[in-house]
Amino acid sequence: MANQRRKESVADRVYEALKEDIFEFRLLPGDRFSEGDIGTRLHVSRTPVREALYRLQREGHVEVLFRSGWQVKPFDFRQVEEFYDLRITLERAAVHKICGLAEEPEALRTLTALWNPDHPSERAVGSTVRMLDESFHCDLVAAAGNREMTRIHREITDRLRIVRRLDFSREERVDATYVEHAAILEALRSGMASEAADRLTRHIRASQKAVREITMERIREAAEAHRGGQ
Amino acid sequence: MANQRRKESVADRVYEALKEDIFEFRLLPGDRFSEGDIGTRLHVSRTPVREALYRLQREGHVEVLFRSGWQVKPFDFRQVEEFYDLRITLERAAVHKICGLAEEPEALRTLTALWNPDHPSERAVGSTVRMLDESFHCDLVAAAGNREMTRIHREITDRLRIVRRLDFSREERVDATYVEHAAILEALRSGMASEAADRLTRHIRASQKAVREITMERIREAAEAHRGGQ
DNA sequence: GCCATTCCTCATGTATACAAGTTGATTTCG
DNA sequence: CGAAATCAACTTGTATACATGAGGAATGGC
Repeated sequence: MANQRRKESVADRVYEALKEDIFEFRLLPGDRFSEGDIGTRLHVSRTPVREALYRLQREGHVEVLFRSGWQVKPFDFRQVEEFYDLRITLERAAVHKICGLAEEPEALRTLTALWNPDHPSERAVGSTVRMLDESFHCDLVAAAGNREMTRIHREITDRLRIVRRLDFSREERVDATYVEHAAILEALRSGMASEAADRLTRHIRASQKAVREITMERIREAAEAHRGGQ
Repeated sequence: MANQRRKESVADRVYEALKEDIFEFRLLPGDRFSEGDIGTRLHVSRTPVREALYRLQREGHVEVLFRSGWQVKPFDFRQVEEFYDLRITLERAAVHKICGLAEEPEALRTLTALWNPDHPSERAVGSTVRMLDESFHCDLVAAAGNREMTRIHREITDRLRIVRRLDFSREERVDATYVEHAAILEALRSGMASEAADRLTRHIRASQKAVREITMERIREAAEAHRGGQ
């Protein structure tokens, strides 16, 4: 077989590095850079850099200016709203699909154990909860069994990660996340599709509302704080 | 401004050519080829060919075998089913969104005029109706106003184009398409969201069912017929 | 002093050269 | 004759060289 696991290519390495630069605020929205810069910094030629950049472009993280360099895609608040709406659409569909399944997916039991609000041992700081929350929603969609839906949802999750990290900066959202996830799972496992879908919608809308109040200024502040914290 | 309309690049040309090769059955699912072949045939170097191929790869049309050439992605019937389910999810969401809008989108009136079953002057052969049907569904989603949802739906439409061309091979599906589109629009413009959504679902499911009955053998037949017809 | 023009630098787009791995036919040994 | 080892042709992955356009600094005209 040809397509077994080949070792990670240089282009993959560059892709991961650039993605992390963006997510860790080392590259801010609007920042401009050239292929040569990246290549020099990572000690690779332009070829794999270009490949990585085109991948990031298709995923919406960067854009190329004809013969004038690249830039991290500036924030588009309308687009963020649209991603949230799309998330709601997909996750509601997943909930209804799951309730229509012949038997309860294994994943639901796993999630229920994890998101028990009476079991606070796992309750951690914001950054951890953010990742767990991401997994919760992705696992939920995955449990519906449609791989393409799961893939699209994953893409959207990637795009929203930057703004969502600002959502879990307050403790009350962390607490609320546990309560809301538990309630969603309870309704879901009881077969109450509409109830679960509505709870899920409200849960996501709360996050959307928090993000909506974020301004560009707050993003820059967060980046500065993050940089200082290192 | 840098990003105004630049002339079509070589990579774009290669991308379009390859996409057409796939859609016109000049390249069949499972066919293998190399970057060098394409470059020689189109009189360009490997660089833009690679760029085009990576684009097609991300869109799911081809896949690369490590140091062993490329191949047109073989048909995955489960994936086709999943795309249809996703289409239904997105278009149902669009219908509900449209009914919740403050005022009726301009596009609805245009569509109603086009899909009047009593106005058969525009009723053309299968290939034309297929394109018109594609536009109908894309325009419907676009009318909901969520650009990201529209983009995703467009991607799915691209992926399903190959199998859908076999759906309109029979006259009865052409007739049904006019009747069903008209009915969907009527319900939609009356604000009956659930009614419109259900009609739309049944309409898409009919297409899905037709495609489900297609076997690989039928696809090869169609390709052969198409080649002979040229 | 100010504005238009020129030109030089640097950006991406494309072609080509080289490195490393896969494949399959050929050869060689039992 | 059969099976394992070998090797040659071909593939993608990466680096580099060249072509072309964008943008700003320097310059010259007024």
